[in-house]
Amino acid sequence: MKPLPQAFFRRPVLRVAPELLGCMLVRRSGDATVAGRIVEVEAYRQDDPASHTYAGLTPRNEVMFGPGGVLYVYFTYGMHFCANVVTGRRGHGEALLLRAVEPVLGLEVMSERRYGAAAPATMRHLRDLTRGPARLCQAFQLDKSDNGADLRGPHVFITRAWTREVLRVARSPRIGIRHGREKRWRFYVEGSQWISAHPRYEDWRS
DNA sequence: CGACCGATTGACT
DNA sequence: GTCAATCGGTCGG
Repeated sequence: MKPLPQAFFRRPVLRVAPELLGCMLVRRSGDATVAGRIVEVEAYRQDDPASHTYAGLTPRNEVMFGPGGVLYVYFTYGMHFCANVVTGRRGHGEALLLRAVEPVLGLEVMSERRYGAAAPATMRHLRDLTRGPARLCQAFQLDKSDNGADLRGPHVFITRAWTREVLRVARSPRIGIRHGREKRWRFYVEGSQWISAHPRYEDWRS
């Protein structure tokens, strides 16, 4: 499968968001390859108080202000990484937070990274492999060294969906933010068992 | 420099 | 449901 072209990402973030759902995130690190189908993203934009780019350019958010088609990875809560797909044109400061994928390839590698080699493969562990932005980063071994990584590969890339299935895209408020709750900029695959949020958000249909 | 806090998670009542 | 862990980014003095 060919990686999505740069032009796909270099469009307004709210246009890219629903189209990214169903696409495959592929990660090669060491001699392992893992992959998952993207089922939940959140949009962040410079004119948006919830965005890291709201207050302008800083060393941390520099990658978000560059052109789309790269990864923006940041460190938070003293222990977690979160990964974003940068969108739009240079200077716009926007990105899509990868909140959940459906694990497709390399589930044993993901499990070892998340729980260790000795951990039992319970249903709970399976469900939590990639459910949430920091869990996803751990399973895909994404960290600060991947900040700015080119999404055409080879370390990480995104391909079009592997199925012709028609997805229903739902929207809701974003999770875990203080400001901007009125915006429905969380996009997810309706009915997916792999999304991160609580049931109370399920009613925000698009 | 010191202080505050976070696009989260896991453990626990 | 509640709450602590843990530390880099950011900003004010």
